[in-house]
Amino acid sequence: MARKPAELSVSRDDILVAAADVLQRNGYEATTMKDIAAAVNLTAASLYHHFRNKDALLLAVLEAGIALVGNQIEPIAASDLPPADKLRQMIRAHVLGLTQHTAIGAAMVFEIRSLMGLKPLPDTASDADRKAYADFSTRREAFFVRRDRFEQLFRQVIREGVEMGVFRGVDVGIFTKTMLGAHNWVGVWYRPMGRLSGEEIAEMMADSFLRSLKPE
Amino acid sequence: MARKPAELSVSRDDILVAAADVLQRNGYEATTMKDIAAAVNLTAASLYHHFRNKDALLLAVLEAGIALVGNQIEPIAASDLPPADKLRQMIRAHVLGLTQHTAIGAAMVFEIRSLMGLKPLPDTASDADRKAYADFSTRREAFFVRRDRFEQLFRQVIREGVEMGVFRGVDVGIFTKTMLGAHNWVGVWYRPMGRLSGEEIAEMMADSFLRSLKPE
DNA sequence: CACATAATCAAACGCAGATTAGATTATTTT
DNA sequence: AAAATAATCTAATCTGCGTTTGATTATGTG
Repeated sequence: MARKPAELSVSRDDILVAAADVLQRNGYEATTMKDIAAAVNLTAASLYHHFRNKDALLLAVLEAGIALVGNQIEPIAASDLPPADKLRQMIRAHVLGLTQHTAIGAAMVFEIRSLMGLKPLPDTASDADRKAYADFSTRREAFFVRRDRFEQLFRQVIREGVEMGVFRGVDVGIFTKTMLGAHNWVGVWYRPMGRLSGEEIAEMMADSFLRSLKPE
Repeated sequence: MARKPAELSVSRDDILVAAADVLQRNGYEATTMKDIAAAVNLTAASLYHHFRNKDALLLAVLEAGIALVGNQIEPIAASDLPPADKLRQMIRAHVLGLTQHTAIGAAMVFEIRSLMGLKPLPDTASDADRKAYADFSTRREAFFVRRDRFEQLFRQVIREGVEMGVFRGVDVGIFTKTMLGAHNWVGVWYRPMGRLSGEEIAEMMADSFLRSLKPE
């Protein structure tokens, strides 16, 4: 019928949080706009006031995700700590972040593929549509770039440590992928009420990988 | 129009392989029966001669996946090798298997969630439908059981090694999840034509985790 | 050979989901 | 307080997909 009073109206951010949550359970394609809307007590139609379409909503969720982990890791990577300490802190921050925001973590793992298959826009597209499409493509690219940069940060510390001789001579690429795979998986199995806290888990994982890097 | 000559007709297995491939690229929900059919030069309707419905097809892909890795790992786990050797071989077999069958590996990682949300069958279901549904549920359960057993195998070796003092005192649950996360992720990034072979990657990963387990 | 069975296709059904249109009311700005 | 803008709803549109039906032809078997 009408608009709700201000304190009850939902923000873009409310929607993002709720959407991540629904996505975690059902996955992008199986999630309907109605599902997301219901999670914030709106109708599907109302979501289009906040996001251009379903893809834009997904992109926004993923942007929030990469910002979350990126903002944690980047300062550490930029510091002048010795490689071992730096890597330890990066691992802890990454894993801890994923345990604190499992929904977003899961989205980053499972839904990126949904962003990849970019459907071509139809010939009947209006100028406004074309502009929106170009915009979307740009932001999408930027997302992938930032994601690659994120991986580079880990790669970089490891390379440094190897070159300085404080880490053993691992294959940097493989070791990085191994670590990041283990991290990402945390978002899949971690449960907030489980036996161990996020801190404990992060600590153990950091410990495992640093031991693995110790020179003979 | 008609049936094709025998040598050109597709088998259930052909469909499974093709389906895993399409699934890897698009994910279950985004994959249409038409997509899968096209991959084996059939029409969507023809697939229903081989599989009751889309869910059954997914389940069949996942069953093939768990059989693939299970059949490799189980004999090793059942052998009486000392823990360190046993674990090394298990890791190598698992990782190597995933590099050799990336499509199935990816399905095991990404599509299991699609199996979880089991929609209730409508009240209008025929007896045949009900039987099929019960059948499906049973097989689905069996799949999950076998998958859990698979994880237990890794957990078991690690526990043994810790108890015997040949591994350091890690938290068995966390270490297992860490390892399996790293393994699963291989199916995401591995490319057959890449810099390193599956064997080399498997070897390096096994080495990393075994080093990490070395007692002080 | 005749009959059953296996494998395929074209066409159509039904439905669910993304998106749009248009109306209505709250809030903010001028 | 009038005008602009923001947030929401209901109702409709449109498209695509899973699935069913029924016909058609190949293959195997008695």
